[in-house]
Amino acid sequence: MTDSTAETPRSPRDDSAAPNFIADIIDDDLRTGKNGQVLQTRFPPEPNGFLHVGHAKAICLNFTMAERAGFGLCNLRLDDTNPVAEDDVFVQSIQADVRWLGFDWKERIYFASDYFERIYECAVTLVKKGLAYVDSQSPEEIREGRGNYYQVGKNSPFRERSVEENLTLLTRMRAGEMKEGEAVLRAKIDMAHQNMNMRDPLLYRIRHASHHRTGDAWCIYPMYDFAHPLSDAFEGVTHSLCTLEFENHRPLYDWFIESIGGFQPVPRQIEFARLNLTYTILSKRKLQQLVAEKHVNGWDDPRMPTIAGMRRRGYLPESLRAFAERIGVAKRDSLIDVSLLEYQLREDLNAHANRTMAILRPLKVVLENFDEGREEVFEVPLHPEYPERGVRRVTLTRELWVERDDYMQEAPKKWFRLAPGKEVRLRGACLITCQSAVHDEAGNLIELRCTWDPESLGGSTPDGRKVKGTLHWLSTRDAVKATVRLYDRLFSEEDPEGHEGRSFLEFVNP
RNA sequence: UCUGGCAUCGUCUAACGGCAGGACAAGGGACUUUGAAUCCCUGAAUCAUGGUUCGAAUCCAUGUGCCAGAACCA
Repeated sequence: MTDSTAETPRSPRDDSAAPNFIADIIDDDLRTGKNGQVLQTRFPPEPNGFLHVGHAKAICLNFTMAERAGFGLCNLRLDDTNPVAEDDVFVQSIQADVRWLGFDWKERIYFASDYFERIYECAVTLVKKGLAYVDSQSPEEIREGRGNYYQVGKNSPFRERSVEENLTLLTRMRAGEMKEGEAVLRAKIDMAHQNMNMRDPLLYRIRHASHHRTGDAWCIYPMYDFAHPLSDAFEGVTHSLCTLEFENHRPLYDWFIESIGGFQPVPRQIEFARLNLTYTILSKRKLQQLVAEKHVNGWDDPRMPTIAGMRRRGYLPESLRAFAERIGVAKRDSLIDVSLLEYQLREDLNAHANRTMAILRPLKVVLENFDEGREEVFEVPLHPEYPERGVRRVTLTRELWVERDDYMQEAPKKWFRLAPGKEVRLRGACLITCQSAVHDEAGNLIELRCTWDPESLGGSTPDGRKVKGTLHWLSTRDAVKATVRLYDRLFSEEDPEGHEGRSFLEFVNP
């Protein structure tokens, strides 16, 4: 049992950016002076849910890549272009989680919604260049017109509207004179392009919805494909890192930057493989479902793979950062074994956490030769490897709790814990020998009758005999009942080992 | 049937034409007042077939497999 509030023996930021293919690209650009003295990345989540450990990888990557040059920066940008999905509570949680991970965007927190006016101006520019048009087809007609993987699309009947007409219609769209679905603004690219993203993609759709930041100021909202490259360009982003599923969007990203023109530096999109973890759901949609259907107690439920959930569960930010560093960055789809994450956490926790003793499923032990009312106080180091951290005091009394799993009626050969006739060490206290077990009429184990060796104070063996088992224990007198809600919930409904309900109490000494 | 991307130990990842290395996991051992931690050891890989080369995981060709893509989501 551990207490993770102990101070850290490690520097909170001793991990440096490891080489990877993105670092290589950045280093090349730095060397050739492609963007001059500018190295700018950004972490751009949509505020429609809590961040999870997959986002942690992206956060670490963007911030550490920016650190490759002394002048590099990483912005936090909330990609809030879809008012119906987004909410301010997520804006808040995202900031808290990034900060908890140990990254600082300083004053550079931006919102795509702050760019709505500029993005709109870019749309007008495209219309004036004859590169965008208002399409009045229905959503179904647009979908059908797009064709499919094997069939080219066909031009919209509205594709050749005049610049003037498009400008008028776009103005009316913005003014709220049209219903949702009545019209969209599309880029005029190529309906026969092999890349479906290039078949006249949508730039704007009409949403008569209130936005969490802009309220009712707008009723048309830019699509991700349009807003994202522009937001990057506005912020001077040089390296726009995103996950593999946007690979097919890159030609469109570049098309917008080039068609609108005049941006310096020119942002470049680079894709990497998203994090997949064994036994772990990292799909925002599914996590959303767990929350919505109340299978969990909110986004920060300790069972959730969200950063907030992991924080509540006792994860350390440096463990997440070290993990991100350890798994590397590549373009191949991967499925990381969760044991790698757990290893990293154990490593950090082992160093951080002061020790205490706990009993999850108590079994009473009575020391027959230990007088009622007597007490022996022992000092046990808070951490076996860091004696300078000090000691805690534990008191031995006649009646104790030990872990139920630490006793077996019929012990196998290599069983070093309690069994009739077996001797074990109570950590930090003494040696005890199990004399007998007491059962009730139904045959349930009630308590253990043991004897202690007064010569073994502190758990030493004056005669040098070997005792292989060392057990956690608590005095029934001053054990503190500290039922952990998570544990309670995990085990109260399903009990694979058939234990009784009361056995799930947890006791921790002070 | 289309377009794009990716293939190295069980899992991640390194080697950038010159000894296939590391970590996790697994197995074995030592030590231990948490069956923890720590330490040592072992097994374990270049998708396939050709080609270029003194030399190929790396370059070329062909094939195979996997992932992504047809929201007015991001």
